[in-house]
Formats: sequence, C-alpha cells, structure tokens
Amino acid sequence: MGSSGRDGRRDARRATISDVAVTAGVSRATVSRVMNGRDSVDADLAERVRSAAAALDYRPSSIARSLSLGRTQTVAVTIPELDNPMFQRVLQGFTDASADQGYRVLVANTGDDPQTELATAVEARSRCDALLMVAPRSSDEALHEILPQLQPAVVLGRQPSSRIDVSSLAIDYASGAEAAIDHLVELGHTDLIYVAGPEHSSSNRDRLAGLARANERHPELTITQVVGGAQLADGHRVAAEVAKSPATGVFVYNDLMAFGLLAGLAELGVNVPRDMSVIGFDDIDLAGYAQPPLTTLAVPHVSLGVRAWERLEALLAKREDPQAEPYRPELVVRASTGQAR
Amino acid sequence: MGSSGRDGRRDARRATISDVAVTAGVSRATVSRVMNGRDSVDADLAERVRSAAAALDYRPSSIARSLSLGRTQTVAVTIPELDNPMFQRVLQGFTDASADQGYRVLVANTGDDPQTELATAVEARSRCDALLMVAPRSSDEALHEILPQLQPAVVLGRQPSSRIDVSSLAIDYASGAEAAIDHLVELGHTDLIYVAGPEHSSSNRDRLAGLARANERHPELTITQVVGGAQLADGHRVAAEVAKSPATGVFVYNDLMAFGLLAGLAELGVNVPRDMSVIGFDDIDLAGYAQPPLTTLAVPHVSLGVRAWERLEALLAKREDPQAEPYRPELVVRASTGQAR
DNA sequence: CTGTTAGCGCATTCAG
DNA sequence: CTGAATGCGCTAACAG
Repeated sequence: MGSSGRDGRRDARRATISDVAVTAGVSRATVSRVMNGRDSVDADLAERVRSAAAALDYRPSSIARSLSLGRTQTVAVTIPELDNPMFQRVLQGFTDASADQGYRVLVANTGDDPQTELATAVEARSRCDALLMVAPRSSDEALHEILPQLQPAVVLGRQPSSRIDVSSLAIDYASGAEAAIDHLVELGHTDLIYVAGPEHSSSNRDRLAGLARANERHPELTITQVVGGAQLADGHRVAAEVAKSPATGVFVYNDLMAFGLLAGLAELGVNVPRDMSVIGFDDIDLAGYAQPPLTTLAVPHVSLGVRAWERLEALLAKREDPQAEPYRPELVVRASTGQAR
Repeated sequence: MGSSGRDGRRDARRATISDVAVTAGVSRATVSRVMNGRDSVDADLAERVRSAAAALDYRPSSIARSLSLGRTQTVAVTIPELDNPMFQRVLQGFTDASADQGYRVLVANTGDDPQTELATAVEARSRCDALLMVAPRSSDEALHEILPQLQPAVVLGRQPSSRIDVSSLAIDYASGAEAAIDHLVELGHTDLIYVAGPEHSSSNRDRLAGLARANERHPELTITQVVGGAQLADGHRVAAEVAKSPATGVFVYNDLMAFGLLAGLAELGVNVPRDMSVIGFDDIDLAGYAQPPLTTLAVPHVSLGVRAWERLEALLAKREDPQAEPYRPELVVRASTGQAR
C-alpha cells in the first residue's frame, strides 16, 4: 500500500502523528493532546512533543481529523452563476464571515441547468458540514424533497413559498418592484416599461408579482413588458425599443441591464431623465457612477452573505435562530429618474 | 464513541459501506468494488449490492475516501481580495475548468495582510490536492521559501522575478502600461498622468516599470504620478486633480478607477476625449458601456483562470507543462481616447 | 497525567 | 471472482 514500504525514512512524505510520538518518546494520544492544546499534559512532555513536531515539520492531517471528528470545518456553497457579480458579493460576505469562525468555503457553480443543481448540492454537501444554496433554480417540490437530507442548510434569495423546513433567507423582490413603480408614479409617470429578467427565474416572477400589485393600486398605469435578460448587452439591445415607445419611465430587472440601457439610450440621443426615467435593481457599486447616476433598489448582497453564515452557524450549533422577515430592498434615488413632463 | 452505541438501527446516520455489505450479504470489499465500477464482479452480486445501496440510500463518504486514497479531489485557491471583480473572474474560470474534471474548489480570502497570506495558503492547501495562489502579496523571498511545501501549486499574476520553482502564470503588466503610453503618444499627447494603483502591489510596480521604459523611448514625455488606489471612489476623488492639470492624457491603473474618473470628469464639465484622453486597464465588461466607451488594456481573467487550472492539472498528473510566456494585455481602442489638440 | 485500545469509513493487497 | 485483513492519520474512551 504505502508506496514506499514501512520504513520510508527518506521519502518526502509528511510526518504523521506516529513519527512525532516516536521521536518525542511518547504515545500518539499525548501528541494529539498537545497539538489540540489540552491543558492536562506535563509541561516537559508537552515541550518535547512541540520540539519534535517542529523538527519534523509536523502538521496534523485535516482529512484524518475530519474522519475522526466527523466534521470538516468546511461549508459548501452552490451558486447558479458564478459570473454574476451579485452572487459573488454574497460569496464574499459569506466567506469572510465563516472564515472568522474557522470555517472554509467550498464553492460549486451549478450552472443554469436545474437538473444538475441538486446533484451538485448533494455532492458538495457530502464533503462539508453544511450547505448554502444561493438562489437555487430548482422547483419548490424538488427542493423540498431533497433539503431534509442536506441539513444543516440554508437557502438564500428564494421566497419560502410553501412551508420550507430549512432556514431560508428571502429577498422581497416583489416589494422592491412595487417601490420602483411607486417612485415612478410619484414623479408623474403613467406609461411604464418593465425590462424583464430571465424568464424562468423566480426573482423575475417575484418582480412581476410586485408589478401586478402596484398596478392594482394604480389602475391608470400601463406597464409594458419588454424581453430583457440579465446582462449588460441585453440592456443595450433593448434601448431602441424603449426609445421609440411612448413610455416615459423604465424599470429594469437589474442594474447591469440598466447600465446597458443607459449607454444605448445615450447613443440614441435620448436624454435621461428628461426624456426617460430609468430605475434599476441591486445597487451595484457602479450605480452611483453611472451617467446619470442610477436610481435603484438596494440589495445588500454582502450583508446577506454574512447573515446566511450566521444562520448556518446557528444551525451548526443547534441554536434556535428565528426566521427573519424577507429583506425589503431600499429605494435609492439618484439622477436617472425625474419628473414626468 | 458512536453517540448511539453499536446498534443505532433507528438513528438517522448515513448508511456505511458495512451496512450495505450486510444487507447485500457480501463483504465490504465487494461493495467497494461495485461502487467504484470495477468490472470483475459477478453480475448477480453487483446487482444485489446496487439495490442494497439504493435501499439504504448509501453514498460513500468522501472524507473516508479521501483518507484512504490520499487525495481529496479538491483544490485550494487563495485570493487577496474576494471583492475584486478581476479575481472573481479568475475564480470563475478556474472553478468551471476544474469542475469539468471532477474537482471542487476551496476558496480562501487572504485579505490584505501579507502576514496571514502564507499561513492561510498552507492551511487551505493542507485540505486539498493542490493550490492556486492568485496575485499573492507576500514577498518573493517568503514565497520561494514556502512554495516547495505547497506543491503542486501555481501562482497567477506575479512575475517570476527570480527563478521560481513552481509553475507561474504571469501577466505582463509592464508591457501593457507601455502600450497604453504608446497609444497616447501616437495620438499626440506628451503631457501625461498616471493614476497609480495600490502602492505596494506588485502589479502597480510592474506598470511603473512599463512607464519608465516608455519614457526612455520617448524622452519628451512628462508623466506625472497621482496617488490613486483601486476602487471607483478613488478614481472619482482624483478627478479634480486631473482636471486642473495641464496634462491631456491619463493612464489609469484599472478600469474601475477609470470609471470613477470618467464620472468625476463629467461632473466637472471636462469632455472626454476632447479635453482629456483616458485609458484604463483590465477591460471589464462595463468598459464598452462607459460614456464614452473606455479605451483599455484587456486582460482575459476568465481564461487565465482556465489556464491556471490546466497548469495545475498537468502538475497533478505529473505531466510536463511548458512555462508559457507572460500574457501580454491587448490594447482595445474605444472612444475615451482621441487626438491631442 | 499518560498510554493502550478501538474506531471513524473506505480501498486494497493477499489468500483462497 | 470474493472475502479477510490491514492501513490511511487522527481522536476519544478507558484503564492505570
């Protein structure tokens, strides 16, 4: 088995706890105790162990520890699109927060295929102590069926549409969309466009629900839907259609597309906000530096990542963690929206 | 040890290979062989094993496998700033490429402190089969000293300043900076500003070296350095200083700052490129949608991430992998640079 | 306080 | 082709 036989004295394999035990003249248990900072070890012995360990450049195998302890100090994160800046910010907050408590993060990009998402989640989870699913694409049913096996787990960015038995951290996209429309209404706009997000994404559906609610409260509104997407180019592509429309206000699925739209509108000579008010979603860093600075709905992705970790940590510690209310995006008014003429 | 005694028949612990062996009436070795797709197993037995496994919802413990096989199918990545979009793109390329070959990625955000960077790298590496260090901040000496213990490892975005005994994937920031200056010179600009990056970052030093070389070839140039940073806000903050300068061309450390600068300049009524030419670095997605679209030097971070994985994979397979030339950023001319008046 | 023993879950040599 | 035995490296009960 060992590729070098029993006595591989001169090969470069890492020293094991046994090696340290031998050279320190103690048992492996004692080495283990010293390495784990147990107090109940004679000072002399402890010192001998420490120097032996140093001499051999010994570092405990975390894999062996994992097997023995039954925990890995690692948490898995599944993300549908790792190229999405929003998800990356979540990852950032989550990674930093968990690192503070000695945990590492295993990332898995699930891609757009909902088929593989769950399989990936299961696999990634199996290597770790817990799981965070960011904005899962899978159906509610599939999710509910599999989540029990995945616990501790938390789901971020998905409305807990039925009674979901995992901790979930929702973002109230609907109320955000509603607030966007209300803002445009207050400015006197009545003919509106919604540049939609990915058709099957639940966050797009949520926004549509918000639009519907706003429309109920303001029956005089016209809200035309335009096929969008999620990327800069999608927003840019849509500019001509928006420009020729009689609408005076546009609510865009996300800031990225809003940026593309702003650029396209500028090329077409449409003045924002004079000729057209534009409002985005997310409040990415760049929003404040757009020309004109972009009015938008702020979603604090980094802090949501942090909160996701706090949830998970509570679960790991078997603490009760009260389900928080869905996060309501906050309106940030800048210069891309203005009074209707 | 087992918190439930020998016969925890009714607790929810995952089935182990032994459970499957018992219910299938075979040995654990046979189960192992079946699970790993060894052909040399009687079809009947194999079938019995498979159905037992299915019935018990058995999934092999990857931790136990790791210990037994001596490999984890996981690679570690250290990143100095996980909030840096460029590094995230590297991570994206790397994650997807490695996933294609059945590897998972463990991310570790090392933060700005070079002190902890190496310790983090060692710790993360110890859980994995290999390591990618993205743009390490540590000194060359420290790096050289520790890297041998970390192999297989590759370093991305750092000039192999002395003979470095790990695979490294360098980006030739210096030649990029030179190309930026040359571009401005060709447009007739002679009074130039460099909005500098983080003072101690090696990628900033590299750009400075490029500027020096360009200045040697064009002794008539004046290149004034302005204290910048790396973020949008830094670029914005610097706008006034740039605006009041007699310079007509600005080379900015990265696109993010260039964006901030563009916004600041617009607020001050400085027309780009008429009054001032601006050139960035990186070619982030947004660059083409800036107003005006940003001339910049393209660094293909995603593909660099992919190449980093290819390197690492070659190392893991003990294949020889020829050291490639440092990547030379490519000039992308858009509308933010123009003829000097 | 320290050493002995057993076991985490799996893969693999070696007999049979 | 199959099973028994052994080891991966570490931790934790249990004696002493």
